[in-house]
Amino acid sequence: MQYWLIKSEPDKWSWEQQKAKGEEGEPWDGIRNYQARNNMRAMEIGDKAFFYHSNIGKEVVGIVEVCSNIHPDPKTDDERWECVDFKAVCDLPKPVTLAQVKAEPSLADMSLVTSMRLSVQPVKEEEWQIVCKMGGLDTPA
DNA sequence: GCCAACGTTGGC
DNA sequence: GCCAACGTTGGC
Repeated sequence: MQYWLIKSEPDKWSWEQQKAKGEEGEPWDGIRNYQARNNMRAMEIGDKAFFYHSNIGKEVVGIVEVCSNIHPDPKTDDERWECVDFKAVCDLPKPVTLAQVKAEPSLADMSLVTSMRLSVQPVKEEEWQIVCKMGGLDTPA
């Protein structure tokens, strides 16, 4: 079981839309970056990920779970691009902002800080637990 | 809206 | 295989 973080501009695909999909989940299509795709290839069903709003909000707003194996990106015929599906698990009671992450010394190595532009990134277990706690979850999801 | 960072493309 | 040009991302 591994942890991840996925970014979305709420203009294009928001946490509200993700939650509205419920158990059905939604393909995380449109990724056009090899490193991000490779991270998705490494995912397994049941892995958890933070759902981060970039640009507007700039905060971790919820938790999603991988609910499909890797499959071709339905939005393109280019076979290089693949994706997995995510379903919403729960809200973060208190969204964790980028500023909070940057201000927290124990999160200084988080990809969100060091690889700012990567849209699908791994999260260490310690980081997962710290962010969950900051977000108001007593028991990490 | 601007701009810095960075990944990708394509000419040589 | 190098590197300049270009496009995109995302914080501010």
